[in-house]
Amino acid sequence: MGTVEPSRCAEGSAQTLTSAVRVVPDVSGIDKTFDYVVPERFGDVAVGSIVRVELNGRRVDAWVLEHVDAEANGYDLKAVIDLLSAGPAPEVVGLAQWCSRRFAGPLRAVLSIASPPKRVKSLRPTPSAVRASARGTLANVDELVERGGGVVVWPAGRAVRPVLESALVRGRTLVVCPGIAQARTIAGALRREGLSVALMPDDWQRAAEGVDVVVGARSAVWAPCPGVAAIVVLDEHDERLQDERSPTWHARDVAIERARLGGIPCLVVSPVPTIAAIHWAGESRVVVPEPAAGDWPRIVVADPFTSLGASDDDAPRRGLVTSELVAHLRDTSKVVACVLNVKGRARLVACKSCREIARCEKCEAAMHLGDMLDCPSCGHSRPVVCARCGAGAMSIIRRGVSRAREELEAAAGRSVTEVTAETTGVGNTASAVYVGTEALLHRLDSADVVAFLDFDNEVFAPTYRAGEHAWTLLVLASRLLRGSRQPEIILQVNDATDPIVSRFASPNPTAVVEAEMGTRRALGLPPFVSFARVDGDESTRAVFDAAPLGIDVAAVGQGRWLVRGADPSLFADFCAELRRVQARVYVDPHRY
DNA sequence: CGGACAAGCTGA
DNA sequence: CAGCTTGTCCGG
Repeated sequence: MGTVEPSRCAEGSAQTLTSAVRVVPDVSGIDKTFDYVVPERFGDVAVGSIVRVELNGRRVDAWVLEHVDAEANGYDLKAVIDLLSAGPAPEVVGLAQWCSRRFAGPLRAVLSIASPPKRVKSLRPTPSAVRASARGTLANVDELVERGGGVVVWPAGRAVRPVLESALVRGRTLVVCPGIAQARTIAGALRREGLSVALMPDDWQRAAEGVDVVVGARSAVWAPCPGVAAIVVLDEHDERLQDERSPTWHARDVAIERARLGGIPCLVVSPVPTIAAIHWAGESRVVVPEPAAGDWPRIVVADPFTSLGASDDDAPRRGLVTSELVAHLRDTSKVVACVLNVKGRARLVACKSCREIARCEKCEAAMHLGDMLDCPSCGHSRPVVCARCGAGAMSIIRRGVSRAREELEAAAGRSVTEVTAETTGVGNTASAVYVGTEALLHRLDSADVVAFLDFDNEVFAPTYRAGEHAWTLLVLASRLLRGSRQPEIILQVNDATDPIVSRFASPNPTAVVEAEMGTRRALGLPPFVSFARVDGDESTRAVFDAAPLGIDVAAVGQGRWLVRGADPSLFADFCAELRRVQARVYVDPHRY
């Protein structure tokens, strides 16, 4: 036998003598861990707890990541000053570490989202109530849950409650919604059924102590939920499930990973699931219910070459108001919502006589037309005069919402209200005509007709998720139309016979997915490769110059790059390297 | 992040 | 060479 080391001979005393923790400070800019000894008076400090420590002469909050052996690492450690609050459970801390790597952002930011909004001194665990029924009302969704979860293609017009039931019968359920309003509605409904519900983020402590259902917007995916038995993500197509700041985590991906780590089922629900979700689930784990009347409103694809649109110049071009739309505009009993994703009045104008595009003489950007010609990028303005021939008349090549309002008013013979993201207080009481950007779909309470004035612009927008986004607009529109007796969606397009566009006329998400999957695979786009936008400087450029094989880089403008990689692990390592030189990394960004 | 400290620039 | 700015490093 060798010599017995004194510090390790008795388990109990060894622990009390050397108790230390590794923490990550709540200080932006520091993405490192530090070790501190834990004074005996604090007892066992749980992983995830929030403590007070001294760092470089400052007192800062920090999260406990793990317990370490203070003597083994030979440092002269400072002591933890105070134990402030309970924090994310150990498994959520692990999930946060996964997220920080997967989405290439600071761990601190993720732990902050996963922490209680107010300090929580102590927790009184509540046992989970056993529910009598072991089955939900939907056999195929029950079966999906049995197999670890998957995607439920649930029509926009149907109540989602029966889908939730298949998760609820399992036990404690975590429900993630895109918006807090939706979460509040679900929380209220479930409470009326007698279930105990924690609405995040306010009910953090109740969630940690144990309730039947924890529900909230995207950050709820980080909620405490001891013994969680199932996770449900609702309206998975909605972009609000993703954080725009780094790390650009997506609640669907975090939910899937949390369920995987916990060995529990995850249900991803949407009328129009994303390619990413279906790719995760695989063909065999996608449930599509029998179609029923009322799942979708009537959808009409209208071709503006047959339009009655009034044109104020002699150049042949597409009208803005199709005959299909004009009939509704003139029917004063109807609320008509017109969507055009271009703000301002005229976003692209050309000289009427020489056809020269109006550009800023300082920065070359295409100018907008108002009372003057205004440059959107440098703010320069000049009178409405062609820089080449001096003519004073411009024709509008791309109309914005303000211009559309004028044309719609002329066609409708009644007043048209303009709504943008900045507009406040939309009444929506009387029958009326509205025009606005996508924000209009969020502002109005109800409508009889939703018309997309330039649907091509949505479908063929230059981002790889444009197709998916167009589907989400249809979902928003159909929910706006729910109260109408004759709901109708009009899609104004350049070419109604285009097969890509005509798919939108009869929503069948799985058919669309097949085509889109093929495209993404062929072009090397997510989810088949990892993808990120990177903002950085010269030192970032140096990292790119030394990029390993399997990492594909494209420079897009000053200090901005796009990076792709087929191997997720290699990709994550490379992103971590970029972050070491202060680059901002946006993984799977919604916009880029 | 924010403090410490080193290296560069300026003015008499 | 004091007095100031700018940059880089580091924290347990």
